[in-house]
Amino acid sequence: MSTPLGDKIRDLRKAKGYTLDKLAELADSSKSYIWELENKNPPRPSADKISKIAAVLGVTADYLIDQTATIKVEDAADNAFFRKYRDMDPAVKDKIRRMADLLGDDE
Amino acid sequence: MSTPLGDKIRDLRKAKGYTLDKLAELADSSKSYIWELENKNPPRPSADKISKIAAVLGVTADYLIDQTATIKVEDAADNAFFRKYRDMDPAVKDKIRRMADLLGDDE
DNA sequence: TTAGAAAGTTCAGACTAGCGATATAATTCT
DNA sequence: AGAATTATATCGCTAGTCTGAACTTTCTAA
Repeated sequence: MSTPLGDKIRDLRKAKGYTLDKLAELADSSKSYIWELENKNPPRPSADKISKIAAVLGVTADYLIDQTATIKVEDAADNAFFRKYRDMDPAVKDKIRRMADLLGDDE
Repeated sequence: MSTPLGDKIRDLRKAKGYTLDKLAELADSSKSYIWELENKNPPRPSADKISKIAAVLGVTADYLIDQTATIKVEDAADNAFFRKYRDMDPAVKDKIRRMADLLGDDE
């Protein structure tokens, strides 16, 4: 049985190299419930759980919930990177930005 | 500065001139439950309900859910960088990401 | 002022979230 | 192969979701 929500969670989890146990721990959940989200179709998962899982996986809750959103692991990775980048030290950000300018010239 | 879920829903509902019944109808819910969300702070409302309510009220589910998120005035430079980065060649993105990992100062 | 409408409030009850425990199968190591 | 790790699957349980209907308060027009 394949569901949009379950597939997104599984794909993002694998992309980050997390086990069920690891994701459960990070998202303050349980292995059995994460598994059920991925493989069964719990009709009413709580906004809180979905939100925490989304945060750990670096996407928005809206993206996980939205039935019509397609899986874009690469975009998800980009967003995760951006979240990390945004919280960095301004000096470091500057360095990265300069490097991006150099590398992105021929684009 | 973040408003609890109930207050956000009530404020947005009133701002749109909706009654409990009207919002319930639009969000495929019941007025009694909308009322409980506004006044009783149920600990685990479903992602589905929150998502539908958010859509009707013109906000994201993440905004309704996230208790701690302050409305950040987004750094224009950061967003500009992200837009540029997002459209780059995957190999270049990889390079930048690796550098960011090296320079990352959180943890 | 007051009848009726409209809005808000309350609650019983069917159904479910989500956890821990447990058992077994697949995978991935030595 | 044997051991360790991970994934699959089910069960019982407490606490919570969410609705329909009934009830109460507030608004409004005559």
